[in-house]
Amino acid sequence: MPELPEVETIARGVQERVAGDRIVAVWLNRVPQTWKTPRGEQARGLAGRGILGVHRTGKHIVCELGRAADSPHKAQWIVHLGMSGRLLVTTPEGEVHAHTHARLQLASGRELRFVDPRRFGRLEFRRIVPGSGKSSEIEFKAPGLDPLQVSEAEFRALFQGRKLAIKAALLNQRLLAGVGNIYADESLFAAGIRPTMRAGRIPPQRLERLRVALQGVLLHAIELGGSSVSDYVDADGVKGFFQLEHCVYQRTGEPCRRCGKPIKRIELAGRGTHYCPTCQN
DNA sequence: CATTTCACCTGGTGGC
DNA sequence: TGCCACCAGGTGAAAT
Repeated sequence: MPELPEVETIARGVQERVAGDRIVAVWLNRVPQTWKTPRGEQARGLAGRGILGVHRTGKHIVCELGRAADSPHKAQWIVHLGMSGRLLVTTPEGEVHAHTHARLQLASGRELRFVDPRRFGRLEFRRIVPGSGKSSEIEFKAPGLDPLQVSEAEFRALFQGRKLAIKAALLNQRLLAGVGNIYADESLFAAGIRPTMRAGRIPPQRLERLRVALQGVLLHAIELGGSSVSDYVDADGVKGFFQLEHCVYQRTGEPCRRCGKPIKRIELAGRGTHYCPTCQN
């Protein structure tokens, strides 16, 4: 499940390999739900543009694109990986995986490919028109705050008065952009907070502990190239190693690394939720 | 409005 | 060994 650390790792890898390159040909698969911007518009918009840079916002990868021969405006290609999406930089001869939905042929001879078996990923194209009021022509930014940048006061304000479980709040992308199931569970363990606790009832001191824990977990995971559960790989097809550091996620029944008691699993907000009944209260 | 539930997908898993 | 029901979970729409 690509979350902030996995998306950050992929965005950095793609940035290193394709920044300064140019899109010379575009091939897009015919899977309608993939295209947040209509497929034809996307294909025409991408062709011929230079790639200025690649970065992450929330769980989205944004490719910044230069002007095209037939367009005076810069543009963006926005990739959301969903559950099983991959963004790969390959050679043209590289084996084309099943469920490859986009192939961008680059001037350097490489290809940028989007592969997504479960089809929860989405691709969007925007022309950036200065002064435009149209949301489709304004630079894309994930709606929530960046967990790595959020201040103590902002973090507290996010959860003020909220009745839902803290884990559900952490997963809400309109509050914090980039936290998914793995890092919600891991950061709540690191902060010693029960996932079911109502967000608005957590005292400021404990919320601050959660903010620091969340940032620590995310930064550590980025250092290790993300968590490879199921089939996650980075832009080169290389796995991450943070899954070896997981304390609770998918460790149901296994001994807590801190107290030795078995990790418990419940369902919360429609998702598998893992915690230590003694270390998290 | 705030919150909860559910559909969308396919590959991997586990039971028989 | 093979078959198949079931589950994982990010997101947005629908329901409450």
